[in-house]
Amino acid sequence: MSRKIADSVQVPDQEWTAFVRENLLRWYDKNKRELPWRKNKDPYRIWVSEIMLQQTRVDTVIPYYERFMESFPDITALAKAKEEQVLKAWEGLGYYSRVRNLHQAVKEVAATYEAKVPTDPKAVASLRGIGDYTAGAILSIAFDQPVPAVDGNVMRVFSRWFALWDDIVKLSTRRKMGVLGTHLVPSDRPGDFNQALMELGALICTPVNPACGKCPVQATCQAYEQGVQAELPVKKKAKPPRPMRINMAWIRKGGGQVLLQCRPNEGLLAGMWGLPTMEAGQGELVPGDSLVPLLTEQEVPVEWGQVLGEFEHVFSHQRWQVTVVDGFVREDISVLPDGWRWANETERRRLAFPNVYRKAFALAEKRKKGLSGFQGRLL
DNA sequence: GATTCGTGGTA
DNA sequence: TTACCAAGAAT
Repeated sequence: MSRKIADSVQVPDQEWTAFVRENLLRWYDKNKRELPWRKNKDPYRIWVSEIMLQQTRVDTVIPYYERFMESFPDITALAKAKEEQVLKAWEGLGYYSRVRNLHQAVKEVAATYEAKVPTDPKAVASLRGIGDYTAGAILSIAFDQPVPAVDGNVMRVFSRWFALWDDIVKLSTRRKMGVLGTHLVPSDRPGDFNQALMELGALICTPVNPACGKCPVQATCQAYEQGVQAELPVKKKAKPPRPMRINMAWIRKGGGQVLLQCRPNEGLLAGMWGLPTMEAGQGELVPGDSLVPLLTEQEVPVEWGQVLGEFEHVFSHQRWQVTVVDGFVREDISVLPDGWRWANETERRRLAFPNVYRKAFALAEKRKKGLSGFQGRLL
C-alpha cells in the first residue's frame, strides 16, 4: 500500500491517495468554519490572515483581522501606511516582527510587482516573513497551485495518520512532512485540500482527546489502528521561561508627559516603545539606585518616589517580575537622544505598546490620583 | 540543530 | 500554579 522514496519517507499509493482526497474534501465542504479570510480568494487577504495566524489562535485573530482589513483593505493601502499606524493595528497580538516584515514585504510588492502578489513561487517565498508554510498556503489557496502547506495541524495529522515517531519540533521532520504533503495535494482544489487537512487538525485531530469517532479518514489512520493516537505526535518539551527581575520607571513631567524609551531593534519587543526598563541588580531592590545609571546617563534629573506596584508577565522565554517605580522631573535640563521621548496621553494613545507595558501603565494610572502631591527624594 | 521571538486560553 | 498549546520565520 506504499512505496519507499528518497530520505526513507513512505508515500501512499494512488488508490489510497484518491480515497483520502475525496473523503477529506467531502468532509471539509460540509464542516468547514465560516472565517473572515474565507470570504474570497484575494491573495492579499489570504496573506494577512496567514501571518496573523502564525502561532496564534483563530479566535484571537478574528477581531484583529477585521480591524486590520478595514484600516488597510488592500496592498496599496498598507504600503502607504506609516509604520506607527500598522503597529497600532497589531498592538497586543504579539510577535511584532511579523507585522514589520509584512509591511516591508507589502511595500516591496507595491513597488516591484504593481501591487499584485506574485504567482511565482520563488518570488513569493523570497518576501520577508514568508517561509515554506505561508508560501504554500498563499500559492495553493489564492492561486490554486498544487503545493503543500504543512503547519502544526498538518504535522499532527500526518504524524498520527502514518504513525510517524519523528519529533515534530525538528526541521528535518518538517521536510519529511513536506514530502508527504507534496504527494498528497491534488492538482484539483489544492487550496481546499490543504485547508481541509488543517481544519481536520483543528476540529477533529486535536492535540488532546482527538475525536476519532468523527474522523472522515479514521479507516486509514495507522495511529488509530494501533491505538497510539494519544502518544502522537512526538514533540520535545520546551524549556520553561527564565525568571528575571525587571524595574520599570514611570517618570512624569508637567503637562501629563511621561518618559518613554524605544527598545533596541533586535531581541525581545524589538523597536517597540515602552517605559524605561532595566534588569534589576543583584541583592535587595533599591528603586532609585538601580534606576539611576539608566537616567543619569541621559541627564534626566529625576526625583524618585514610591514603588507603584509589582506584576508578572510571561513571554515565551522570559518570565518578568516587574517592579514599577514612580519618578518626577521638575526642571528638565536634558536633551533626549534618539530612542527617548516625552509623550503626553494623546501621543501615548497613538503609539503601540506591548502588553507588558500596558500592564505597567494601568498600574501606574490607577495610583495616579494619590500622587498629585508628589513626595520624593532628590537624587 | 537550537534559539528566539508574545499572548491568551485551557486542562 | 504549572504546563502546554496556536495556520512559523529568522537567525
